[in-house]
Amino acid sequence: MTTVVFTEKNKAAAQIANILAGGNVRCSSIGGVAVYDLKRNGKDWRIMGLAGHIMGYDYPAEFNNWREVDPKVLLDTPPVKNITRAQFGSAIINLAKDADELILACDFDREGENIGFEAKSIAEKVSKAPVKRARFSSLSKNEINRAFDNLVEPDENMAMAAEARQILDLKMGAAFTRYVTLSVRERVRTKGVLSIGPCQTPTCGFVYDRERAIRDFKSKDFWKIEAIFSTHDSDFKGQHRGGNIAEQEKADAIFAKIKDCKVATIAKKSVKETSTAPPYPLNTTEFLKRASKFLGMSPEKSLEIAEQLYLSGFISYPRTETNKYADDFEFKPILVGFTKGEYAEYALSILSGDIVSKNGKKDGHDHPPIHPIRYASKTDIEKTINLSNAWKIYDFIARHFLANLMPPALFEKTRLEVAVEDEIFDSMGSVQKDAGWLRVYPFETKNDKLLPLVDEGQNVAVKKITNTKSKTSPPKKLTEAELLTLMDKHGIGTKATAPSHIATNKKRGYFETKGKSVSILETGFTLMDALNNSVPILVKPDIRGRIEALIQEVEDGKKEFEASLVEGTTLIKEMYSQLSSNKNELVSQLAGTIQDEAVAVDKKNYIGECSECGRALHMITTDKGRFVGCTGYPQCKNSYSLPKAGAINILRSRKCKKGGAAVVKVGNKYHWAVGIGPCFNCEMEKECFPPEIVGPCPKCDGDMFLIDIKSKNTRFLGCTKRCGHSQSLPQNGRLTILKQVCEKCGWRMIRVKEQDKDKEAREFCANRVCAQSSRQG
DNA sequence: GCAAGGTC
Repeated sequence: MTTVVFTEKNKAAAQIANILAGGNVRCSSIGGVAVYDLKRNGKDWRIMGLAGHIMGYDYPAEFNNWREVDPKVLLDTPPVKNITRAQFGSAIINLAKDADELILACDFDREGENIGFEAKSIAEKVSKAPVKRARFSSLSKNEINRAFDNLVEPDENMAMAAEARQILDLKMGAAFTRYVTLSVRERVRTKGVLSIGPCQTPTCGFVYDRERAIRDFKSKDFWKIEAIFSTHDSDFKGQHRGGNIAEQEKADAIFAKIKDCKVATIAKKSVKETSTAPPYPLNTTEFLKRASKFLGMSPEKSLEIAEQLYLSGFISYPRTETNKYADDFEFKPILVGFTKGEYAEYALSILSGDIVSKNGKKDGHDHPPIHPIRYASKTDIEKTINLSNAWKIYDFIARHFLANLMPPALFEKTRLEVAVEDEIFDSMGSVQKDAGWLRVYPFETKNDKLLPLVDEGQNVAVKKITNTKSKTSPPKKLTEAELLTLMDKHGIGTKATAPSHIATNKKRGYFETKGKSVSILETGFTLMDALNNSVPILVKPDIRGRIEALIQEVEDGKKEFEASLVEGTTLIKEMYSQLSSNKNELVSQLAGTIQDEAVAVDKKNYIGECSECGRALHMITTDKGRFVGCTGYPQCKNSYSLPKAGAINILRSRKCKKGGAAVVKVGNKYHWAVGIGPCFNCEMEKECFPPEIVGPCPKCDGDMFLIDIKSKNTRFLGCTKRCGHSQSLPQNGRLTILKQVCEKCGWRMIRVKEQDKDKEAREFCANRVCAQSSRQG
């Protein structure tokens, strides 16, 4: 007879097995699932890792037809739970048969408890063995031994709380998504799904709120009085204490009083040393925020790379809430590894004193903060991980780890109060005295702002005083980092799922990210607007909060599981009836937008007619690249490749004389015929793109035309008959050949506009000989 | 084809 242990994931199973056995572990496989065998206290133990949830809720098959089942029916239909990872189910049965004790050892949180209960429910089909729970807050040796020496009862309330969340999330998501999607399809032909969910919708709501603030913004005028003071060694700026002055009369009055003053006095000077502490250790949310802010990477991508770095043993587990190191955390072995390569000087300086971490206050009792496990060079990372930016992420994590252990950065901040008569101006200066942790952290640099050396009571010259009118500016677009902060603050999603909610919204076409900022798309804006008018609670974080509060009561034993389902369902039904009573407005708003967007996208990507079936060809862009495909897919599989790099511009007025489907311009570089290839490889290039003739060749019966070799940064006029005659052209500025011809020689006129904004564009005859003679004459 | 939560 054996003790059987279930952990949340394979990695944890392996580690726990090692700790419990003291090293003597045998690994085998049951239907592809790893099992670790060992002896503990003279008994056989078998430890198996699950893969997170291995069961999931869904509606029975007869409710799967969207057209036949009224979405409203889903609200009164209980979803059923199935095994979604069959091989894990079989392995559990296989182990449980011979067990005389079962131990659940998943992560110590609500979902972990629930995952344990999934294994328990499967095991209990074949086993009557008692089920215990090992509760540990880290995978350290002491903690694991303590947990397994002090087994407790599984917490059914905790597991059922997660169960209620799953059911309510699915009910709401499925009913609302089907209802909105089907309602819109009554009016407009679209294959797209308009999804709604308790996390994705409030996430989009944050972006919508910001967009509303931007669209509703009314700019106001204000006036700002600034002065430039000057001492014998340098000038410095000051701003009037009144700041941004809303009333023009007030600003004018102050300005009139002092505008002719030539001397000011340093009324007060204060110098303060300030320090900026290093950042806290990284938990998942902070990691994702900083990766977006510093590296411009999407949370989804960052987490994917972190996962790979973790699996390859470069960094610790990337999904953690904790931003403080445990008291017995061993920094030294890691730091010693970092004493080579580009981090050496920082690691050595940390090792030369006491190692002190600047800890945060969050402790999820799960995993340590994200930190490098071992030193790696750029080549090490690139050899192991086939994802671009993997090095950037590793380097950032390594630098953050080191920065956290380094001393604060010290600054000297100087504040001057400068009196012009009795009006006070403020000047601030800041000088970095000791870079501290900033040395290893190039992502946050602070520039010095220097003030000249002056003393209190000293006079300085007033060089200039200005009174300028400005306008208040609208709020900026939300950045992805700010969005993550809002989600975290309002409990939308978890450390592991926040990126996926952002990705869902992008996939649905609700918003997009441009660089670091998030922009709402019309479909997203209209959907949020319509929901905001009918079921406002959906667009706000409140909906998640309401469900969370319900299930927390289940976890605390204050509410029965069934009662929470009834209450939750009632809440969802209320929202559903609000939504359906506003169906007409909702559909007209959405249908219009979707039609507009579909037409716009179609037009933008239209390439031409398909030679196989006559339908439209269009350009398709995916994560993997871009190509031209037929809108008749999958019936018609006609497709063509496109060049991988360079912006594509479809040239609608051009026709390929060799029969290519269309001609596109690739960047500013060359032309490409769809289905044929680059035009510069084609013998008919001259026919499709006839040279721009500017005039007859003075040496033969050919014509002079523009030759522009962008790669060599040179341009000149050459002869179509290649007689060897050429003429030079100005090399700088944008050159356009005009329609007009020169009155004197009949050659075409050209215009040259130089980059310098102050310079006017020049127009002259393309014929250098003619242009020169006219300038002399 | 719907959600969100784990993890590979």
